[in-house]
Amino acid sequence: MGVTRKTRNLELVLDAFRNAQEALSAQLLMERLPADVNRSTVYRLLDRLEDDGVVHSFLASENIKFYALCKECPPSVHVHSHAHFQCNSCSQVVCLEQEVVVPTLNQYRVDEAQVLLKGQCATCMR
Amino acid sequence: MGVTRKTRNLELVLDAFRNAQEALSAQLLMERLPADVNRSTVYRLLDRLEDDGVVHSFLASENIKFYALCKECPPSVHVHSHAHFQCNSCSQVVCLEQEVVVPTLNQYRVDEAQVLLKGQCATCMR
DNA sequence: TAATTAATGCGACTGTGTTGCAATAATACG
DNA sequence: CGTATTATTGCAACACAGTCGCATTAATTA
Ligand SMILES: [Mn+2]
Ligand SMILES: [Mn+2]
Ligand SMILES: [Zn+2]
Ligand SMILES: [Zn+2]
Repeated sequence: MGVTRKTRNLELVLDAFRNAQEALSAQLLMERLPADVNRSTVYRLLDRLEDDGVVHSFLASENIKFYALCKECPPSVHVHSHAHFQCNSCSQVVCLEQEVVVPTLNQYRVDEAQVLLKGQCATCMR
Repeated sequence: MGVTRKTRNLELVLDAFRNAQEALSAQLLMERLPADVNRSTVYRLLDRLEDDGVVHSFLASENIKFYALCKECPPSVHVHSHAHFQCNSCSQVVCLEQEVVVPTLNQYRVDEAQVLLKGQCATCMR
């Protein structure tokens, strides 16, 4: 079940995402919130927001889950077929425009393709 | 640093991978080893084998790291540009033949593409 | 304003993986 | 072979991300 009440914590989390250009891990998110926001609450808010399709999540390096606002998907269907990029130097993660073409396989029915591109971002390149 | 000595644990781990059709997480691997093989030892062996390019690793669902024998890459270069498939029902993970084409991006230099396809395997489909 | 119940804070817990250190055992070398 | 060297192991303690039960707080509803 998703979010039903407008609370301070909810607003803080949403603001953090709105002010962020990149995707945020729970850790990064907490660094951008007042220190007194409870850790469990943050995780629960992320879960609820994901349930509601307000944010989507995906895995990046070091087994870390990242979250970002959903911008393009219609609230009804909710498709996340875009790729993500993570910089090997600064670890920053961003959503890409690039839609991923889900390939067809012989032995399997493929429903989803998770693509993480890794390399170097513009800032770290020079 | 990689493996330099031929030990019982090393043989057990290698056998487990050789007998497995799928990729194995540390957890799955340990289930296939005698119960007395130490957990730390397993993780250390996986690290060493990966250093040596005997196995490669990648992340699947639930933030779980999977390992599989390297079959195709020449020991010198060592490229892992193939995709992986994970079944949403039985969670089994396999390496695919499918080479991944690393796309070009404007703002980033892409060095690597990690592709995890998710869906349903043949067994779970019927 | 009072009742309902979603959201929160807290502490304990789980699971995956890591690390320091002393003991063990594989290998090299005479 | 016997010994020295040191990679590997076992253990226990730790780190870290995330989860959960439960009592309390507070947003919403009526
Ligand atoms: Mn995204
Ligand atoms: Mn593979
Ligand atoms: Zn960077
Ligand atoms: Zn399956």
